[in-house]
Amino acid sequence: MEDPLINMLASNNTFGGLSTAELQHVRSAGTMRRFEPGSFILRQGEPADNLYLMFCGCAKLTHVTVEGHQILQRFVRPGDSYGIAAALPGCEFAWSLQAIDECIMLVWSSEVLAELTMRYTTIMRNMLRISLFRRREMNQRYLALRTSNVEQRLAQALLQLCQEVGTDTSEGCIIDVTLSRGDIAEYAGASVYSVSRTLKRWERQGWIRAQRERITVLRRQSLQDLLGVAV
Amino acid sequence: MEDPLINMLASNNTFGGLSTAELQHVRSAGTMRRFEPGSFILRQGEPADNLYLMFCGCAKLTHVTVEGHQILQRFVRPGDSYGIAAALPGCEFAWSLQAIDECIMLVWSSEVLAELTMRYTTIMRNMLRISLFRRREMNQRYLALRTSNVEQRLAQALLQLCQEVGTDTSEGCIIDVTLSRGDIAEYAGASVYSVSRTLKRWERQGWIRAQRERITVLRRQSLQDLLGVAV
DNA sequence: CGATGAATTGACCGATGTCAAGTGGCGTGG
DNA sequence: CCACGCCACTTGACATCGGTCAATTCATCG
Repeated sequence: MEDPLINMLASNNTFGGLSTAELQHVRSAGTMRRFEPGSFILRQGEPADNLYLMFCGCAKLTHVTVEGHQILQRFVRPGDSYGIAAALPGCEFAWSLQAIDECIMLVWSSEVLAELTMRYTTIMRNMLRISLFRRREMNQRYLALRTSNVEQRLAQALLQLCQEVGTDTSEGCIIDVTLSRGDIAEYAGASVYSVSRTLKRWERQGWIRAQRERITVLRRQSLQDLLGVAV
Repeated sequence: MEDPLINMLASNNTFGGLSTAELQHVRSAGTMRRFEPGSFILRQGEPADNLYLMFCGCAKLTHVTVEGHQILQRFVRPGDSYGIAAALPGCEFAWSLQAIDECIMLVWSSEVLAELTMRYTTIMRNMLRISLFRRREMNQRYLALRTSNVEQRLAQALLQLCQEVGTDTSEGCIIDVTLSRGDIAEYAGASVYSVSRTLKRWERQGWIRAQRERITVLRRQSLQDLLGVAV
């Protein structure tokens, strides 16, 4: 099985569990689309009419509140999908997806998706699993906001970023995405100023290197320790 | 169609959309169970091996964090169901469900549920819808914690409680469940003391009546106004 | 080399949690 | 039936985290 897309679908959490023949059908039912860096692939509030699978590139999933707060939810990277809501009629996207670099995505319209889910019930099951997982993730974030302080939330945020978009080197883990302090603040649930102060302190301790819009985590363990034994 | 259970299933968000014959099958596949007031119907961390539908009674859905914080998520009342995770193998319950009064519930084991979802794909679709809805709800709570103050969150909490478990009278809306200040605090994301102070202030203003473990909202509109125009 | 926007830093303050000391209502047992 | 004690609740004093504002420094790009 040489086709990288089929491989990707096979290991994708939405389409995992289907046979190769079925995956080929799924693949042919979707269309490839390309998005410019910085462009919005989809915006919150729009009707959820497509399911998207990232083939290559990286995008960020954000939400803007009525007060103007921007919340960075997570990154969508090769193999990740977004748009489960498209499987249900009448849904809207709750988040916006913005391309960071150039993105190539495989896209299924909700009509096509309806056929696919009808034919392959595994897809529906997978989607339910994903949704439950995300709910717990969201719940974790809520709890973190209630029970942890800024320092802990920031440590957790950096560790998550390492996992999601990090590149390990001999020195440490480079968070390989341009992220302003403001972005990080939104991600961790804090103000720019608190983030700046905390990062600076960690840098003085040699735990991280903090550059302009780029961070390298040198000592993951030290950050891990901040979270407390129970996490 | 006189059977109250079938009626309940028909309007339930998990089984809605099935034909009467199908509902009868669904119903006969489940078993009725009774739970004592105060007893735990299920506990967080247990394998999710059952789906529960409340027939009569009321239960509360809570989560205890590693730090010992208790989070009140919501109430489960007649017609509500809990345990979507039982439709997927290997899941655990993330919340505990505790009976407030005596509860009569219709219960389906995960094996039976697997058959039902296989046969009636609508159920799977419904579950996905529910899960997405809950996710957004969770997201709303997260945002409230980040952008609103204690007073606003408390107002929102009371209004939600009115909707969920309130009984309207000529005076106002009685929140018809014994809820300590501590419970309310956990629900709104605040300390007991802040809750006590705020409630007392509202009582002096004549917006509510605050008794021991019982609250009556006299002026919903005043609370509503606190939330700001944008909500 | 200047302009621009990111990042830092210090001073300040306010919302809210914590602690400690009451107060009051309700149930129980003598 | 009364008194005691328990527990929910209240209230005041206080501490503090972390947000806001303002001023400054720094890096990057044209």
